[in-house]
Amino acid sequence: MVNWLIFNETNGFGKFPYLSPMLSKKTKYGLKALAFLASQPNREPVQIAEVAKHENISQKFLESILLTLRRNGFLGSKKGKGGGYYLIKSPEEIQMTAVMRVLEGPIAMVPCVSLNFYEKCDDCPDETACSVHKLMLKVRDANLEVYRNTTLADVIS
Amino acid sequence: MVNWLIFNETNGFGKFPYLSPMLSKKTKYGLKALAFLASQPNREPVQIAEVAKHENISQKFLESILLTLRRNGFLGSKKGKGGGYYLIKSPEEIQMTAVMRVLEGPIAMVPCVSLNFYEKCDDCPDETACSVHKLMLKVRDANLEVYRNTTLADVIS
DNA sequence: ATTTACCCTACCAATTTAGTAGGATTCAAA
DNA sequence: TTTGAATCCTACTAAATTGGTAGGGTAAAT
Repeated sequence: MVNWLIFNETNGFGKFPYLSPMLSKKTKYGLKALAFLASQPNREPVQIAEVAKHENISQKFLESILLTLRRNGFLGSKKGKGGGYYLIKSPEEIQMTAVMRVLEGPIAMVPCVSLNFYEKCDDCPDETACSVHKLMLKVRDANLEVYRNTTLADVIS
Repeated sequence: MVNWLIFNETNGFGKFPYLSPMLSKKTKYGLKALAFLASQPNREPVQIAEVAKHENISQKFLESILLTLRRNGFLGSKKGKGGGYYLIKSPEEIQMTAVMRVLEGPIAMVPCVSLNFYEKCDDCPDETACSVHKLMLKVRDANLEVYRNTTLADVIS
C-alpha cells in the first residue's frame, strides 16, 4: 500500500523508482567480464567477442570497458590471431574497492566524505554540523567495509 | 600517483570522478530541510524561504522537494500568512530508510537485489551465479543496516 | 600479405538532473 | 472583503550523463 503510493506519486520529478544511485552498466559489465575471465581454467587470452556473447553485452561497449580495465592494471591483452584479454593478477588479489573506483568512481556518495577525491561543499559552512555529511560518512564506511573485504574470488561461483 | 593515473586517464567516458552513485541534490536538500525543521525549538510552521536561505538552497527547487516530503507523510503544511512547513513526527521516529526511499529511490543499486522494487535482469540467466548480484546484495545489506539504524534525530547536531 | 583482433576517436539519442517561470489556490489579517 | 502572504501545481529547459554506434588504425600471427 505504502509502496503503491510511493510508486505512483506524481512529485514533479516523474515516476519514481531507480533515480540516482544505480550501478552503471559499465561497472556491471566490467565486473561480469572480470568474473568471466577469472573463471577461465587457464590464463589464455579470451576474445572480446566471446566475453560479450557469454555475458550478453554489446561488444563495442565492452571493448571500451576492457580497455579501461587494461589501462588500470587489471587485464593484459594480446593482439592479432589468438589474441584477447586475460587476468593479470589472481582473483584473490583483486579487491572490489579497486574495481569500483576504476569503473564506477569514488565510493563516497558525496565529495565531502570521499577519501581519495575530497572536496568541500560550497553550500555547507560547517561539515561537522551537516546532517548529510554525518549520514554519508556512515554509508561510506559501510560500503568500504564491504568492498575491502570482498575480492573477485569471492564473487565467482 | 595511482590517483593521478586514475584521475587523468582518458577512457572514452570523459574525466573520471563522480560518475554514477552520487547523492542527488534533491535528497541532499531534502535531508537538510528535514534536519533544519527538526532542530526548530517548537513545531511552528517555517516558511520555505527561511529554510532555503538558511541552507543555501534554490527556493523554487526546495519547494518541490518539501511538497514531496509532505505528500509522503513527513511534513505538514499551512497555507497563507504565518504558514509554512513543519515536522509531523518526532525525529526519533524518522528512519533514514524512509527518507532515502522517498527522495532518492530504492536502496539497492540494482533492481535484482531490491526489496521493494525487485526486477529480474533480462541479460542475466542465473541470479545465484551472478557476480554483480552477489556483490550488490552485500552492499544493499550494509546500506540497509546503516539507514535502518539511523534516525533523523541521529543526524542533527 | 592477409586475416585476426585489439586500439582509439568521434559522434549520438535518450534520459536524468537541477533547476526556472508563471500562475492558481488558500488563508489570515486589515 | 480586499489584500497580501504563503503554499500548490504544471510546464518548460539547459546541461550533463548514459549507453551505446561508426569507422577506421595498429599490431601480431599464419
